[in-house]
Amino acid sequence: MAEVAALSGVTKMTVSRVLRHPEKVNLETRKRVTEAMAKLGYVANRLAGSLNTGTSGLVAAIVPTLRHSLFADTLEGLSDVISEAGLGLFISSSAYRSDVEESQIRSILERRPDALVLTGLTHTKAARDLLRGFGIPVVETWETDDDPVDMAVGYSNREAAHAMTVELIRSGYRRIAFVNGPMEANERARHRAEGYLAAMKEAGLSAPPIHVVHHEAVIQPETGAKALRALRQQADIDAVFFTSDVFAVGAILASRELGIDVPNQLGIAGFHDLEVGRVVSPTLTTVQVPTLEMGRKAGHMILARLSGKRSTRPRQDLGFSIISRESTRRNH
Amino acid sequence: MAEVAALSGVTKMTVSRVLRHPEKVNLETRKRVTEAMAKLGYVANRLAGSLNTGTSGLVAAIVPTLRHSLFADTLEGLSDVISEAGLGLFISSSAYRSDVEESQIRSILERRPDALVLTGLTHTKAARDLLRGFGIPVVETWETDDDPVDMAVGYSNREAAHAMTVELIRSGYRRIAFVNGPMEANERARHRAEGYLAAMKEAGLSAPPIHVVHHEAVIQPETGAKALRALRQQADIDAVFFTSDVFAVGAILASRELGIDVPNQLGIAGFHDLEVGRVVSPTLTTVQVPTLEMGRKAGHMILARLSGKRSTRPRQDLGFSIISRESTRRNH
DNA sequence: AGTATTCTTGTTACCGGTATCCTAATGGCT
DNA sequence: AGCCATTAGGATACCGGTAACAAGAATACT
Repeated sequence: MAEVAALSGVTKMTVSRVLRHPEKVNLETRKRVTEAMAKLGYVANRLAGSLNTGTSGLVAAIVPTLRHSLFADTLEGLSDVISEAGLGLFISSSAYRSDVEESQIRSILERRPDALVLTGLTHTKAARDLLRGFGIPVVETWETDDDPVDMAVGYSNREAAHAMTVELIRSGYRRIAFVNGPMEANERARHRAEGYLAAMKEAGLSAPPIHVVHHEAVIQPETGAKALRALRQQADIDAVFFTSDVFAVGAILASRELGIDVPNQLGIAGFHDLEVGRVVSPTLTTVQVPTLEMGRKAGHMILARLSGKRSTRPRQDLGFSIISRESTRRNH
Repeated sequence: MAEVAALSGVTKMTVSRVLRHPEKVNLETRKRVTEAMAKLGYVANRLAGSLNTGTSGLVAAIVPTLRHSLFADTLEGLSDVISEAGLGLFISSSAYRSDVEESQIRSILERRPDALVLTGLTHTKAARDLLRGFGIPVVETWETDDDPVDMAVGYSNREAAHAMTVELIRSGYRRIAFVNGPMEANERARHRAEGYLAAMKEAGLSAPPIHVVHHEAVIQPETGAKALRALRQQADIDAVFFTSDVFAVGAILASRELGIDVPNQLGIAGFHDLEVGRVVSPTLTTVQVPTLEMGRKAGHMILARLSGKRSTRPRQDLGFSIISRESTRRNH
């Protein structure tokens, strides 16, 4: 910057103004400075600026993984909104582990982001304290069933699982099994289990033991196929509600091989409304969740807060919808 | 930091040492300082440190979109590798537009990343000059058919399309249509077209006009279905090679509705080996590309370069594989 | 004409760390 | 005892910008 200043015969301050408040600089001077910048190939250093202004123009986000289109979609929504406002996006993936998340939060805060977006409401106590003490806007996504540290945007996993269970019962299924992710590390999974169990209880049905897919299991169809085979050995069931479309699709493929008639003999439902569920035959009944929209909304909440509005409602429920397709449409 | 120093009775410099070179500080002093940091809830400011050291600990990446699992996978691979080395990941998505990419590069460089990862080899001239002038390691991913600015990791789109076309010919198809993304903004698409045309020519076959899917078209199955209907009206074809599995799957579903027998009456092939292709019936013949591995490799190349090794081979071809499945397996 | 206002640019200090050099103390060795 | 190497921590300057205030010139207004 000093070089640019020297070359255009002004001080650094004027160069800085050209970049930050161009309207405050005489047109002619501005042109001279701009030319000097071009000639020298000058690229401003935001780190230095940030140090002074205390605002880094950075939004940080932590997702469990990028390999799942769900979270990548949410990030795309977030990115769309914040990049329009000139903010950048910093990303970490926590591999679904709260302890990893905590250390990532710590290292992220050292970069002084203007806001932070997290996935889920489950964090270590240390992480929550750290965030609260830091005072930047924090948006937690994908869940609204618990209290957020600051703000939350998402849908109720409990209600979604409840609604899908009710839908299965309405379709005539009674012995409905439930296949879930590990519940200890993940409030989303726990809330879904609660919703499922509540719906079964309300209908006076007894729930078979919940089948838990191990944490280490890869999210791929074969895992769902295995779960289906295991379930059929241990209980007499007429429907399975998977909390991931990927698993549900695997179960549909396995049923075909096993000669099980879906949906008449066995109903199958998934969660998330991924493309695979629309493509498999029979097409998959599922719960559609607002993946992209959660990211966009999180972005808007952050921008509102950064522009000084204190009024943002701290919890935004974007809802979900039950998509009923062939895999639960009995015709007998 | 000054507060921490005061509370523990040392200077800022010693506090800085505790964080950066703890072995140079007396164990007892170190303990006192650490306690003071904990008591005050001190979080170091990396922006300030970076200003001095000239290294931000940041790797920036630009992808066309996050909504496509392909690029998200590559980012996950990159993130895995670099976060292990203590580097952070900064992301932008360019919506497949070089001009957008150029302005993103400009704004990214202001944050002084230690390295930059791009998708593809197509960039504006200004962008290339800027990058070359800046001197940080740059890795371009997903293509190796052209010259990189600095380093590249990927596979040859030309060869991949060539190999798939040969495979279709080997399977007995002759009137093979090709459905591609827009070629003017995307070298990947152009190279695939070249590979396809070359293979057709080598086999002495005439290629029907290439069907181009519009830039604005959403990457969803219905777009592929439309392409198939259009193609059948304008030419007599016995196979279609789509450069995206998503489109290919749409064509398979459309064929079912239209009563076309895949693979006997019409062969269908895709590109990328997405999950949808494994789940649809008939299962989809496709080209598998090293999505995750490209990201990991890019990370390793960056780390090698940052640790001073000048020797890294600038172009790494990770190859691809042809996955032959039911959609092209004729049985007559 | 004299004063107020606006426009334009400069001066100064500081953001929060860290590299570098330097001093003082401690201990080992001849 | 004398000297050198090592360890521990301080002093200083600077990284590359920007806020805040100041000051001179041009313009407006009474």
